[in-house]
Amino acid sequence: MKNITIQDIANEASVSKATVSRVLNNTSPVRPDKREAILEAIQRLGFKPNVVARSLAKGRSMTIGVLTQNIGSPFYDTISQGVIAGLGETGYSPIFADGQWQRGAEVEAIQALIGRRVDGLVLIGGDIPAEQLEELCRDLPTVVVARQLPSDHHHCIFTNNVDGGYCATRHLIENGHREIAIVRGIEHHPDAIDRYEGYKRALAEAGIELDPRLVLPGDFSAESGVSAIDDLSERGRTFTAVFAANDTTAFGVRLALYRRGLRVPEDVSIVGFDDQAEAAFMAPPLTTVRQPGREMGALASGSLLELIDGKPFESRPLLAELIERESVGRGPGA
Amino acid sequence: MKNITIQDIANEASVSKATVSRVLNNTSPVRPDKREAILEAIQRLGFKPNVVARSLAKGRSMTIGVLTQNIGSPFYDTISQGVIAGLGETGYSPIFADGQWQRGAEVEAIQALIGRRVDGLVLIGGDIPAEQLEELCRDLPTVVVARQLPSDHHHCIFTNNVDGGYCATRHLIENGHREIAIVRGIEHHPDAIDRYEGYKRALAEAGIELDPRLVLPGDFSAESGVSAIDDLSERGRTFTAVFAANDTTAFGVRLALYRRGLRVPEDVSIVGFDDQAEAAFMAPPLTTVRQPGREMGALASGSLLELIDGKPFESRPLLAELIERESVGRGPGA
DNA sequence: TTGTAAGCGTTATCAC
DNA sequence: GTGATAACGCTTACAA
Repeated sequence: MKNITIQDIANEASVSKATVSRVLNNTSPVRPDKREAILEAIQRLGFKPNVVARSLAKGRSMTIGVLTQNIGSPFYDTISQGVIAGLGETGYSPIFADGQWQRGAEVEAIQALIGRRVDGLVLIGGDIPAEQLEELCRDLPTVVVARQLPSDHHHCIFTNNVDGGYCATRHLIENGHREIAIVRGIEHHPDAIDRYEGYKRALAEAGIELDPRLVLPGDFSAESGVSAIDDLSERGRTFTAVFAANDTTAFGVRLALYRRGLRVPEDVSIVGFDDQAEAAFMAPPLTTVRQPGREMGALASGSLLELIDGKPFESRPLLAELIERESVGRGPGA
Repeated sequence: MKNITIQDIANEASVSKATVSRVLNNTSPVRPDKREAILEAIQRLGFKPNVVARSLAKGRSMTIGVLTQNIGSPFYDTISQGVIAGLGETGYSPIFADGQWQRGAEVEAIQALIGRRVDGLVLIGGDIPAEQLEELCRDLPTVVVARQLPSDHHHCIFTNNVDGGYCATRHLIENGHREIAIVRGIEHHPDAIDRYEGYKRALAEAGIELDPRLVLPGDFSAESGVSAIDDLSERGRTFTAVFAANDTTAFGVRLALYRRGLRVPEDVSIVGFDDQAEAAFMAPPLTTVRQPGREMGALASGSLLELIDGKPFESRPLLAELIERESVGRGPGA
């Protein structure tokens, strides 16, 4: 059973290919009876236009390239979902390529996407320098999510991480905590750097001196949350609160505390970052800084389509907002 | 800057398009000096073959359609990741469409994928009846993941859920529990049905009578885990263990228990299903039945490529194995 | 309103 | 070995 083409329909309805194409795209009026005949033939033969051929002819593939960092981070997964959802019924389909948080792979992934003649690009996170990106994606509509690029010639959708880190830390301070540990994210990761910056800022503002013993390295994993608490405890540095680089790390922190018989929030308070789905069901529910991943993804694909249509990119800043739940209690200074 | 084509290269190297195509696909020998000239021109002009045109000409799009159920389930996300990873450097790219666990949307999604002339289909979960699937995907290589279809004409990759449910429950029984509650998944969902089946089987085998008051409805959400425990407690039915439909539900169960001051595992034991990333960091770490989502996804895309190459589908059954952690303790009968 | 025919960028089939 | 040239399935001037 070979695929039926526009020609078959044309034959069946005794018209030309061109006319069939016209009703398919209603690009110009067609006499009602012919239109009927064509529609009927399409129905009867179950004709589906070949998107590939159409792409070639129009020079638009109706396809969006999505660069992911395929590492099983719930936050990035949520963004991907938002991107897919945002494309919804638009006729565009997302095609994925994985950057694996490695520059080489990332460049290859982007090139593969471009080779497929995608009409636009959504870059989720990523690591390659702005100039290289610039060159790679020249004159291809591109939106970057969860990453802030210096030049505002790029179209970025992100939340303010320093602000988020600041809010998280200030919340702890306002609750009477002064010995606040932080478990950082991957050292060179911009988000990690920004959240740390916010932490320092809140501390400074409150006149609390930064104690290097309270800043622990991490990598956004739960394991790093565990190690951080273990290190802290073994070194005997006291602390009454922990700001974790993200929720995943917070879970690790919570587990380590549990292991040591420390109660949350009576003995130690925790605040996380992201508000991933599981955060609300930690025991106790995790107070965290919410990043609206799904919205970010949907906004990215939506903006991209507008960009493709020649509309300007509207940069609507997204809020990283503190969600107060139950993992923060009153500290000694309260 | 218009895209450069194979014709430009041909001109540049003073050969015909055909010859350029030959070196591109090394489909037949080409005189070394010409080959050099062509390669050089490609390099110099930065030529990238147009995948769309190639697809049209060859009748293969080098594209795999992936049907997802875009609902933010960590398990399904993991499968998607596995699919992407499994495609890796094969030259195939995955293109996604969302079924939203709704038949209508699912059919449309599959049709959209087919319209794009994908070379094969990976269906993650899904709800439409086998016969309809049959008809929809006729003579298009298809692999179904995380779903077991009756006809073995379909190629399915799944774990044995009744077995998993059985192991989970038996583990609880072996630890001396007899009052074992179950929080079920979505009522008509095959996985939910199977896990429940396993539960009943283990109970029967141990000569424990099924108490309807201990089987609670659920929908795979954490909320349903909370409600289940709340219901159970309010109705005053005693229980010493809970088998949750999946880990997400288990988290809800754990939270509800925490709220009521019940300790895990001293007062109540829990076992989940899936082994999603967060399970190992619940406090205490969750004993659960592991489904290897990433492997399943990778296996799916791998098998699909073999199918496309005309090789037969090898059905390797995947194990749902019990991962013992710390959420199960000795029950009264131990 | 409709048909003819020329692309779109490759691959594939022929001859030479 | 290599170059014309006809597909591939559709869109889109350009005529009619």
